[in-house]
Amino acid sequence: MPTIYDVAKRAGVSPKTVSRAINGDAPVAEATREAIALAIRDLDYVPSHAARSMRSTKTGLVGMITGAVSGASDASAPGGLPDLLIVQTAQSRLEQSGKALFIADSGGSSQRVPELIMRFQAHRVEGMLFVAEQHKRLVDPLPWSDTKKVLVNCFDDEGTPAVLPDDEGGQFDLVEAVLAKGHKRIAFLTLADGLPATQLRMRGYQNALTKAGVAFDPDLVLPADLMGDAAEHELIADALDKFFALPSPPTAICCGNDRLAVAVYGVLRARGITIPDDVSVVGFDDYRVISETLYPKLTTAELPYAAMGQRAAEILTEILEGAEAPAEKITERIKGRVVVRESLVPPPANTSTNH
Amino acid sequence: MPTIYDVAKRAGVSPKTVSRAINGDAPVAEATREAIALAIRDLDYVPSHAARSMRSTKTGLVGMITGAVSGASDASAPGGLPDLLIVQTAQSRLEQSGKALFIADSGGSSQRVPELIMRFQAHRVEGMLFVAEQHKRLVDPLPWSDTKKVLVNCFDDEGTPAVLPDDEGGQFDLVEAVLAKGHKRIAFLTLADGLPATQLRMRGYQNALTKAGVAFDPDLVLPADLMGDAAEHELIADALDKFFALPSPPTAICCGNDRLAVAVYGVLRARGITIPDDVSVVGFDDYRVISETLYPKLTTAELPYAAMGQRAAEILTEILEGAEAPAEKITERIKGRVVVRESLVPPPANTSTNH
DNA sequence: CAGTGTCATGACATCCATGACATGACACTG
DNA sequence: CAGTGTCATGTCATGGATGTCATGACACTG
Repeated sequence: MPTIYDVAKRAGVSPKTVSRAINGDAPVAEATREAIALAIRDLDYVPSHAARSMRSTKTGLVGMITGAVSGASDASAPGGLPDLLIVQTAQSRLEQSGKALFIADSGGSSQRVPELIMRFQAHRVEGMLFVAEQHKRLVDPLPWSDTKKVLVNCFDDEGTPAVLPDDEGGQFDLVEAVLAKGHKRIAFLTLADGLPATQLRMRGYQNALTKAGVAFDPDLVLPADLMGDAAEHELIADALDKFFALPSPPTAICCGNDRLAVAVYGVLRARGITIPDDVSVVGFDDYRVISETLYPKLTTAELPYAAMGQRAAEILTEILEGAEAPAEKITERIKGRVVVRESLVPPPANTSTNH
Repeated sequence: MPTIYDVAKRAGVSPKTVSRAINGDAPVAEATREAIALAIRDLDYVPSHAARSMRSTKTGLVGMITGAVSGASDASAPGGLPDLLIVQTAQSRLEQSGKALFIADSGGSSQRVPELIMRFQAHRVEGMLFVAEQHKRLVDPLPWSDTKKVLVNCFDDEGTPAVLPDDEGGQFDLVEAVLAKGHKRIAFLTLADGLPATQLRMRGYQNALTKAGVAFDPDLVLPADLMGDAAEHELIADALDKFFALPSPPTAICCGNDRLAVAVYGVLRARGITIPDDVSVVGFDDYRVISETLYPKLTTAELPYAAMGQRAAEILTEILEGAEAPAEKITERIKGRVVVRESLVPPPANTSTNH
């Protein structure tokens, strides 16, 4: 690999002049510039980032750690991969600011995190992004607290800047969209207990009802999520049967996420209940492989991973560029769009349909 | 950030001794070693990778480019993200060899690839991984042909080492599993034309039939994939209706991928056909969010992204460690497992069931 | 034309870690 | 005890790019 000296020799100038031509930090005569450009092309010269960053202390590097950052669940949850979207959009945004992105995966083990951080430190990363595979609260504070960092899809109690999905707002908007179609009896199949998303989405659901003046009916809320466990399908089937056994059954069903919606579609069809004619169904996440493939296509609230990745990169960039994290909005919630598709229509005329 | 000099001063030794203590490339007295270790901990010293790699020309860096590498389809295909698994497993394998992974996404534009490569070159990566989001042939040869690289999920005509899914073998095994249950009439809903996977899976299907002595019936093969286009559902419904209108309808249906299987489940249920009692259904990809969520759970052939990422990293490591790419098996095909789940059972006793 | 400013460029030190080489302190051999 | 080997450590130069300072060549001002 040629060095700046090789280029200098070939162009008949000093290395420093080549440096100037490349970085444009001082005037270089047109003729000289061209000679240098030619030499660079001839030699396939690419400046060494290592040498460069040794002098400038600015490395232009950012590290990203994916995987379970918390010690809570150290198993790689099936199907719960943090969407590549976060990585992609963060990388793309960082690139705009001339930063390169390193990634490392903790493989689900929080013990490995300090080691990964060390590795990043060795590369003198300017900042770091921690990405959890699922909205969660970090239990152990992250080591190396002096490094500038932004949490994505997770938060801690130390006030580290974090970018989170607005589960509550998303669910609120979604339920509002359901209400807007005229539904009054809206069931809710909730996610597993203990997840922040579970509580937040529930609150969004309730708030939307309240705002619309629709009474909250606890009979319309049942748990359905066993994280893919075998018994899950039965649980959902039971829940749906209970709903439809009610004196006033629901005309719309909110599923905690799109995955649950798949199961709901299956059960309803097996019961001879047609979506959306008999009952509307909505999900959450906009997991497009599901939401666009189900028939009818699923109405759902987007889990805005793309926007989150981008925003996290943006915040990190701001922090790196000097603006100390503005204390006011340390935690930023990103609200996803409501994507209305075929599975949501007005309730059937005869609302008291009993199956 | 402290330097090796700071550590040396604090431990009362020369920088070189610190270096030796860290790298273990020469004997260091026990007492000295401890003093150094203490100083390192006190100062939170982490050796600078930049300075280190300047001397040794070994950077320990590997770059990965994801996204559409070919110029063929420059739109970010919905739902067609290369699974994060490839990235994760590759990174994890590289880490074992002490390599760090840089990633960059072409964002679907092949024009951006040279620029990304330049960026990697600046970091003096030792090798690169190109990951396509979908099994494909690269049309433009990659620039910088001197860099050591491995292609993942794609291949070119230059004999660049590549790691591919064994679509043919996977489909073969899957169909064999179906045949083993006693099915003779096995329909096949194919993927979009022109994809390597489409042809290969078809060949696997045919070979398995041939080996079992089951005649290939063109009436049992219909296209079903419009890449998520709106008309897809209808196409699939029509195809299924045609199948069941045959004098001897299929007792099992192979779907080109798991996504199609979702649609098939929907249509069949709407027709009152029960899976797997009336007909068995199998997919391809083992997209677990789908295959484990559908009811009944989907039998499918794994698209071995995890193994591919790991294997690619392994091959790259081998190449980097000197072993010139063994000319014989430049292209490696990884076969995924067949995952038998509830959707596959023996055919119904009365095979001539007509719906 | 001397004096001053601007422009283009070069010389040199420097960033941090390490390879090559050297050295002081011992221990051992004959 | 001179000679040799081993061990632990130090000195110095180096890698590639760049910040700092210096300088030669002009152009312009009065």
